[in-house]
Amino acid sequence: MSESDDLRHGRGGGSGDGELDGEDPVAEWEFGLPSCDDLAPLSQALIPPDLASAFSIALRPSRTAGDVNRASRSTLTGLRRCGSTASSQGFSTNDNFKSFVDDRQSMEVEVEEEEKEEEEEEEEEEEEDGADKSDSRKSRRIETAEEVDSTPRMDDSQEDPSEKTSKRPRLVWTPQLHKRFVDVVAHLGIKNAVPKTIMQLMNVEGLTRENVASHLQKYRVYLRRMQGMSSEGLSSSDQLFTSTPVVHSLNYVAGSTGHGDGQMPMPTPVPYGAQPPMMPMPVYAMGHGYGHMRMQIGDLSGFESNQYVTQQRDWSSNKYGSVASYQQTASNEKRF
DNA sequence: TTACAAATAT
DNA sequence: AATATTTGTA
Repeated sequence: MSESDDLRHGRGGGSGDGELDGEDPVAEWEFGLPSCDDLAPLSQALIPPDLASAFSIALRPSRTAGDVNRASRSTLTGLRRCGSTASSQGFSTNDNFKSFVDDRQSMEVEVEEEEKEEEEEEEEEEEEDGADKSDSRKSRRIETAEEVDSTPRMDDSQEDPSEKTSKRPRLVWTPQLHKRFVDVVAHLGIKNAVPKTIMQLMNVEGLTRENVASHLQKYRVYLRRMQGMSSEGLSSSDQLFTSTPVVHSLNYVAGSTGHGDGQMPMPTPVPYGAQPPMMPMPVYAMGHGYGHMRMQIGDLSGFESNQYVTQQRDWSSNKYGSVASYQQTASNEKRF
């Protein structure tokens, strides 16, 4: 079956030769539209500074025309290939998810290079001093096999005899990606947190439903563990008297060198069902033990109202080995 | 037939 | 361990 025949467009336009019959429809379209001078400058803030401050709204610095152009360009290139995905598929899901949807930014997916050779040994820590080649890694991003074919790089990787046989590289769930995942899952009730929906809301190019399903499975296992953990050793009656409402908001404090024998795979819990007051989700780091390569994803700073987000990690300049401790959430329990 | 979740497989 | 793929259901 065809998993995705979509996402396949010829070229992004450009050479639109001869189809028109000497007409000039463009002029017609433009008739009546406001001229550039009639429009408010894009750099102008929509909310007066004083009003903004009164409501504690963080005002982003106004953009310059250059910024706008750049953003516009990147948007277009992003849309060029996946002309659909979440953006054009109206969500029937009733939610006030606008902050997610409209604050999205093109995020690309990181991928593992290859698995040609299995390496058995794991490197503990490798520090590379001297010149940093932070982002010169050999990872590639998956571009829906389309970008790929437009740039035939069938070097040594693997032949794609029919270009259709190309298998996607393994997806790497970077902290950024995971954060997005958790944010989405948290904002959907558990009822709605199903692969497809999650995938759509994450709006990450190239991310498949299978990718999400797999991650979700793991994530659920993780949540289940956490739940069990809090009640372990206590009889049900004991739990009734537990002073701390054994909620499953979690604090994650990673031991640095010690490699906590226990496992703390996904330190990014977040109980479901954020309610109105909607506290910020403590969405954070991954406790991976990668001795591998990794890098950043396109930007992605605030998925939701940045306002609450007090901590933000600068992963690009972070050492992978050490994990920091993170805050917790104060939100309510899950709601069914 | 699709999408999900769980079970396997790599 | 982390992802992918298969399998069984709804």
